[in-house]
Amino acid sequence: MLKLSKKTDYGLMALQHIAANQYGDVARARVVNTKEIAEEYHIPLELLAKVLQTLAKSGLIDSHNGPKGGYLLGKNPREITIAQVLEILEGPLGIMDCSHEKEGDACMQREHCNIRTPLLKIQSSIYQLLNNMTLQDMMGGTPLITIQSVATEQQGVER
Amino acid sequence: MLKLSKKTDYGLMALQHIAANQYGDVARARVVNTKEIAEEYHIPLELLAKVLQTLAKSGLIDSHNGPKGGYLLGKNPREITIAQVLEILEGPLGIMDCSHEKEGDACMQREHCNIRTPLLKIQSSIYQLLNNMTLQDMMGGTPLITIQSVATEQQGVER
DNA sequence: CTTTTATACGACTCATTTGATCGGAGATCA
DNA sequence: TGATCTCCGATCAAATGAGTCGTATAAAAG
Repeated sequence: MLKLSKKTDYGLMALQHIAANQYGDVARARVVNTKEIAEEYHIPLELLAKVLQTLAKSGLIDSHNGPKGGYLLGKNPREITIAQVLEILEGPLGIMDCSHEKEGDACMQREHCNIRTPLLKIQSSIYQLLNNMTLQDMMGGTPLITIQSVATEQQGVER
Repeated sequence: MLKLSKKTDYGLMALQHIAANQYGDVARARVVNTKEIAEEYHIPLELLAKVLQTLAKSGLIDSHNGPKGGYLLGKNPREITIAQVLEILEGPLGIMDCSHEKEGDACMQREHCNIRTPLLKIQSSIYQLLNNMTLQDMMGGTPLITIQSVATEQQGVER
């Protein structure tokens, strides 16, 4: 079914959310934390945390520790592609096992394999597809989101 | 990693093999059985059998019972697409859980989901890609499709 | 400087999917 | 008719992914 994992789903949602708060309205740019995202999208907190940590380690986002901490984008949304996120969270893209095989460790079927070449072409096309859509594209016409519960209590403390 | 399952791998190999023996050299067209394919490509016999059964039930291939039995293509190789095989063996294509959701049973994230629309576009493109490559293409020297990017339309709209 | 609050990090458990296997039923050819 | 070969359905085991728990570390507030 070619389904992408929850990690990727959550990661993309989080990135979109962070980007929207950071670039959506420059006047109100702010740091968002894990808890806020988890509650907004009903994602298990600890799992989301793990995803964000992975993204932070890769440099896609920057983490800020302590109270008032959270995450900010490490790159311009225009430079972050879906393919990047996918590879960071799920490993290198490959529609078959032998996608990234070296010449030596081939699979059993390799010698008579009749589908490798055409499938590699498809894989290449899919990659190209994912690599052409950026976080910026995903933000598109998205209006700035209002966060009722969390925002109100933070707004009070903010200034 | 968007990897497709062994079932699909095996299924595609088998279909290619059947097609090659049936249409490759018309003078020597012949029925091939499960065992032959399994040995040729080093695939577990019983697993391959199950895959072929599924394909047969869907009408993609015709099964012939008894001694000298085996499988023949039920359609012209030109009419069999990778997308078909994939959907038969792995279920409907969908890169996210909410791909085929009805309006009612939405996921928790749905109400505030910010990535559904762009991902649906990508999914559509992938489907188109898989649906444009036929078994015929995989057999012969027929060159492949080129793919148009989903993001193009959105890339134009730079803020 | 101490306390409080938030993120960072690693190890672990549980569930789902996938891969693989077994025994039986039906059909064909000698 | 009978023996063989095939398809067929149900079942079992392994691998992957989803989600959880507990502790450590860092920064802000008092």
